[in-house]
Amino acid sequence: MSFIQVSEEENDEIIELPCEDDGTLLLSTLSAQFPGTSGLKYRNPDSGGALRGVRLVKGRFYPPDAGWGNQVYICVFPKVENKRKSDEQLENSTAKTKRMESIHKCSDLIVLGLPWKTTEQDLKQYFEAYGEVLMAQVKKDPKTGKSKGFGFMRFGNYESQVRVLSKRHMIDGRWCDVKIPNSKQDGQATELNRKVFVGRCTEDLAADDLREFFSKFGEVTDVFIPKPFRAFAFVTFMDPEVAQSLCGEDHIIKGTSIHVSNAMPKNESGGRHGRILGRMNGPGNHSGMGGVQMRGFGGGLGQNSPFVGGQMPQHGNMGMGGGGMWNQGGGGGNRSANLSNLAALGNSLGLGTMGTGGNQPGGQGNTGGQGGVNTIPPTLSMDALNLGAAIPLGSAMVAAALGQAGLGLFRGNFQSATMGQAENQGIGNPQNPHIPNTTSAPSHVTAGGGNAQRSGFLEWMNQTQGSGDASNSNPGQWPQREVKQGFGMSVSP
DNA sequence: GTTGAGCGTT
Repeated sequence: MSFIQVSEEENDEIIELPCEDDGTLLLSTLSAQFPGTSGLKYRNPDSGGALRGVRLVKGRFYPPDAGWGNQVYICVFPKVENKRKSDEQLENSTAKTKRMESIHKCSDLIVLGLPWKTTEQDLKQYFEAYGEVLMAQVKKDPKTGKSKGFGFMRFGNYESQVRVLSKRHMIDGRWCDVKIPNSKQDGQATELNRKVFVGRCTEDLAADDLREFFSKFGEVTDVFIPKPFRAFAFVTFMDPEVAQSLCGEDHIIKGTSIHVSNAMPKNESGGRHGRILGRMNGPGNHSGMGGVQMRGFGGGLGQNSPFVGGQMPQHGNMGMGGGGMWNQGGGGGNRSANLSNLAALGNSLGLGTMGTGGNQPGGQGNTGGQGGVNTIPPTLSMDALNLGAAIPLGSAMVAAALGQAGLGLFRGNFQSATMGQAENQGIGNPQNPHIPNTTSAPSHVTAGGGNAQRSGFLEWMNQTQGSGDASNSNPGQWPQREVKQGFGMSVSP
């Protein structure tokens, strides 16, 4: 096994990090020793000692053409940090610092899953790699004095807290989760500020791609791509200002134009987007929704639509939050998933109601998020819902729909307006989520105009359905629970 | 002497 010499800053202490078998260095290996690192650079002797960056793709650093060599690689940290440091030094203006303080508030953190043997000293020592630790305690049985397997700790600075919250931790041989305790759930507002909604994602955009791309702007602490794929993602930054600065922007990642906008609170049936949409859909909208992130498609999916509920039940608080684009509770009824989907497709093509009862009253609508979950028979898994079969049928159905609708119908609707988050979230197609962005909804439902972003229908037609599930791999070989991090959120963060 | 999702004897 070969090692690479790395130091945090030039002429700093050197730590040797092991390469993988293929000669790459894992970002995770690097950040284990240098928390918060986003890249690597080195002095290139061939160009008079100019700094060169190291290629980073999907969490792996690739060696320069000449190999890693014996040179020392230097960590690169996101500019936010430097910016913040200089902020702290230069700036004492009250208003801004006050605001920053309110956003950057530390709280006690609970550490779950500690080994029985871990002491408070161990705990403190572990987290000191991330910053000053003001307090660390392991909860013990008062009688026996034995650890209960969890504890609390507190950082002196918020960056450390955010960094620690964003990952799982190997402490004394066990993967542990660090969370904000239930008793102090006040950090949600700040969470929101740090999180952005990334719309118009395509399925080939992996979490790593997003992380890598957005790391350019600042440290990314979390990337969440809802599964099943729904054409959007959430990216959380360490610095809320970075997050906010990106809102409203369009970017191109791997050839895909994505749109960044504000994330919005979850589990609120009256979110701002929702209200707007509610109006847009108009009274009499049979969607029956509270309006959150819904797009009435003018016709319902059945409750059996695979995306009603979907896999949600396994994640307690993952409620669809009304954001389930297929929670179009208005009618539908218990039909086969395929039929429902076909109807949805037809509707999304502007064909009008296709006879799945979309105009029937009924369905209570999923305003709270539990509706979708509860209305689905517990025995119906995704498989039972024939989702797997439904996906390959997608193109066939589109073709069929095309035959009925004619291309003419498409043209107008292809003009996918620049959509706000709500719309992006509301539109979706179970067969293939690319449809929503291209076919969109009937134009009268579409919100304020915008540029046509792309017409990826042919692109979509040619696509194969890969179900690569690169994320969520449990890095540990310990038989512990699966990684659940990141599931605390649902459609909206 | 065991355990493994949770939420803090101040």
